[in-house]
Amino acid sequence: MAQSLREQKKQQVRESIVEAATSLLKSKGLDGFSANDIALKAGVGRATFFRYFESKEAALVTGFYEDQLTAMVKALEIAPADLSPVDTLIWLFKLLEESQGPDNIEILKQGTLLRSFPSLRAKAMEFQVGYESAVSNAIAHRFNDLRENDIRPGLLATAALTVVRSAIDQWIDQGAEGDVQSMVQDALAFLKAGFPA
Amino acid sequence: MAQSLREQKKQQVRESIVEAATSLLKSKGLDGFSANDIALKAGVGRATFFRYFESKEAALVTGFYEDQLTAMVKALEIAPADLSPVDTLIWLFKLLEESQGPDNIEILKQGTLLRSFPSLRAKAMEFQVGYESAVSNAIAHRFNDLRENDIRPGLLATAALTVVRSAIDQWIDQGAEGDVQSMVQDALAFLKAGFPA
DNA sequence: ATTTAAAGTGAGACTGTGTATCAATTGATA
DNA sequence: TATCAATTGATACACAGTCTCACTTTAAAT
Repeated sequence: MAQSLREQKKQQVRESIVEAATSLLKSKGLDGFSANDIALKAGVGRATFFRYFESKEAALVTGFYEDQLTAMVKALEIAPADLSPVDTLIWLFKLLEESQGPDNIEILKQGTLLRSFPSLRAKAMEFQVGYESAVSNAIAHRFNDLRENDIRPGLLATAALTVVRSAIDQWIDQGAEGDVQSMVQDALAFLKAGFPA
Repeated sequence: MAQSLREQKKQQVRESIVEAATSLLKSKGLDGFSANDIALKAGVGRATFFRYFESKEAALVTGFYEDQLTAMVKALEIAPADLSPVDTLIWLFKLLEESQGPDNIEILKQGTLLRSFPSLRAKAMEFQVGYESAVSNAIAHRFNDLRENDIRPGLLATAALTVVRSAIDQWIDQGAEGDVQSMVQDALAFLKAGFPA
């Protein structure tokens, strides 16, 4: 068997918690329910909820980003070998955007939510760290003359992810009109060009 | 009078709270004291503490960054007019680094602290938003053909601040050896060059 | 100077958070 | 089946953050 029965059950509990949390978010709004309510709806004890997630926010943000992180990692594994570091990231985001089609609704919902609630945004930032190291590792070997403690991969990873996030933020600020995907691509091209005047 | 008596007192209370908080941080460590303890040490009621800061973390991070933000804003006001957007930021960080001398101890202490405690890091991120808009506004007019909802100033501001932070982070990760200031300058030069391979 | 309105404070109550303990249950192993 | 380790729910506890209310202090106006 791929997983022990014990692991399966843990996975089930975890998923039911995330499911209950996102469901309550939609029906009640972020301030309309407590960690207690999530546990109740998921059919577990309150203590058990906190064994899986350290907070209500953690459960929600996990529901948002867990899949996206694994998708990103998988995509990076199949990136063409001859691309430069920057071009690898441009390629990456083009792929990720295409894979989710032209319905920007999900991005909008998530972005708006993160924008409205600082506590969620703070939690999301912790995921950002995971993204950064994943991206950094995936592009490091693409640099010439890579040294022991080379900071370049980390710098580029942070900058690119931040620029993408900023582009989406500004898109939302401007009323979510127009094409996000091209805005993101323009932003990355702007980065590649060294932010010229 | 510059400030009403009422404003003076509020300022005093605020400062005494920040002072008590940072003092307790040094003597007890972040987990060694509560918001209650801060209020007690500052000589105010618990409720009053929460009227000034929403959390223990907020009081601490404010103590760290409030001055730095005003310093940055002031520096940006006297930036040479003929510099390009990117060069303005390079100029800015050179100035800020010089102004605090070669003792990188403060940077190290702050960075290490933020690194150790996610709750502090999350709070610090909220300040980042303030930095970003300040920088963005200060460099916007330096772009050619600036349009209505131009996202370029925001993109560059975010990217530059993030890159600087990442450089300092990696400097700490590597044991805080070597020259931070030149690492930061190299990082910004790397950004200006478009993150080449 | 006295009065009046506004602003700020401290105390206490209340809900929710996150941690620790412990007995009971369930899965893994022999 | 018997045993051991892992997981769970219940309970207790300290702290966080919000709210109300009575009280004090400041600002302003006669």
